[in-house]
Amino acid sequence: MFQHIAKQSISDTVFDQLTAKILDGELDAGETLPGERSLCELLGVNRGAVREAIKRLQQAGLVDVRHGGKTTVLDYLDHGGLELLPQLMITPEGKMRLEVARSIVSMRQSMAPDIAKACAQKRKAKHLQQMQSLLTQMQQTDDAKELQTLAFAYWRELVAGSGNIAYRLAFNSMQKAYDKIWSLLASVLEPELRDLDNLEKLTQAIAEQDADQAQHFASEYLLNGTNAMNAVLNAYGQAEIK
Amino acid sequence: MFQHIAKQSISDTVFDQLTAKILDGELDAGETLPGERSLCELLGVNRGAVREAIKRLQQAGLVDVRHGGKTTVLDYLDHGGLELLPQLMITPEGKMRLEVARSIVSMRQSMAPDIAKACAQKRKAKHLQQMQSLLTQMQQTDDAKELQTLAFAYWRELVAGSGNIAYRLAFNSMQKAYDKIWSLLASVLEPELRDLDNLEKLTQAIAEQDADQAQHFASEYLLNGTNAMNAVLNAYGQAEIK
DNA sequence: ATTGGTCTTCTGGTATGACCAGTTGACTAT
DNA sequence: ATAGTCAACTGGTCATACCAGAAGACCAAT
Repeated sequence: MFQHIAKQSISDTVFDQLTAKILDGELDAGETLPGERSLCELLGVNRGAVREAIKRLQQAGLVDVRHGGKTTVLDYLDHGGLELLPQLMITPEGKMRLEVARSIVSMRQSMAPDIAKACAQKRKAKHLQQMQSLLTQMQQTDDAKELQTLAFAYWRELVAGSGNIAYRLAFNSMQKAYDKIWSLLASVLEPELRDLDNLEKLTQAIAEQDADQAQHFASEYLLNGTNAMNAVLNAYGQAEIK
Repeated sequence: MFQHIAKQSISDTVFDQLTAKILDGELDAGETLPGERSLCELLGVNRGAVREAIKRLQQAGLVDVRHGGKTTVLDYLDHGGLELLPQLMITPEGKMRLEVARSIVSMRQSMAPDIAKACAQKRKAKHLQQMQSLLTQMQQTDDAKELQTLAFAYWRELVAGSGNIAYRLAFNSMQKAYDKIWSLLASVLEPELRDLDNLEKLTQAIAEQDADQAQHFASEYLLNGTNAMNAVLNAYGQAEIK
């Protein structure tokens, strides 16, 4: 499969650079940003690019900008939204932040069973069929990366089947974070990806509209990955991404 | 208490308008946006303002913009992050979207007990003290709105105490959504806000590092609001915000 | 009939330079 | 000590060029 090449515009670069400095603590909460005109000069770009970047920082809850005053850095832990996860996942030096990965794995383990429960209660035929089809495809492949692609598609359907829009949006945010460590995940999560037994039971439970069983098997299935990931995280310091 | 007046710049207005059109379905996924130059003319603003707005739409996962090609609308259910919640909460006409409110309430009920559990396991003195202090303040007031303010602060500390950064960011996103219906919430959640009994037990459980009890009482406490909210949501159609 | 160039004309991306509009703080008159 | 004033910041808006990728029409060559 081919996918569109993502090009980076100048304002994107400025945004990434500033975001990294803030999330990395190089720019601490309370500090003020250089003026837009100064930044232009420092970065060698025009003011429009800087403004586009700062507007995005503002939207991300990273800075507080006020007309006439200076732009100050906010504490992202108090003001940032879940969409920061992807950028938090990797340090500017390309290492993975352990506590971020741990947080996500833990959140996943906590939310997904409840989502599966909701999905089973609704039991929308449309999503159920997709899930069954994806499960079948998973049973017919042996490649870890392909399994992972299918697994993500499976969970996307399951989340959609829960009918809960907040879950869907949170899932999107989390997937963007996962994407940052895609290949690392494919190997670490392998025991989970190959536990098609529990995935089948989960699918079955949803088909039978058995909410409690769905919740149970979802939890069982995910525990594979949760444990594997925690083992890896405990074993390594800041892991290099491959 | 006074808080800074939020002024709306032109690009903010453009962003809000386009976002509303997309979330409301007026601009459907797959459709293309008018060119930047056309939009300038249509809206009677400068191109820079339009560009800042579109950059933000892009960041929010609402559009796909590519150099040389047209900007197309994406399906926010597949690409939007949790930070869309605040804008989804209210329709352009100022009504509350029931399914969004329901989704958030359900997500809260599912996540918070696990967060409380994690918080109890860590039992960070710093956050625990804050929580105890806030609880005391809550016990000394009778005003619903002030109770709500304190309750939010309490949960903010609890989430911080869980040591899970993903939870914190998700909490921030959800609070921004809550803020949109702040006054409505203060009345609907009143039974929860006044159930200081369970909140005290929760605090106690955390102090005693009793994770399971913390999880239990958090769930009990939140059920007040969950049930109240569901009752209201079932009773009304699209509620007016007051 | 298909493939691959090429040219025109769309689209978004970048760059200037000017000016408007709040904020801040130093200075001044009271 | 207070309140007014003003100059010098800051971000916000604007108009106008021009650069660069994409898309489609067109036209060869195969």
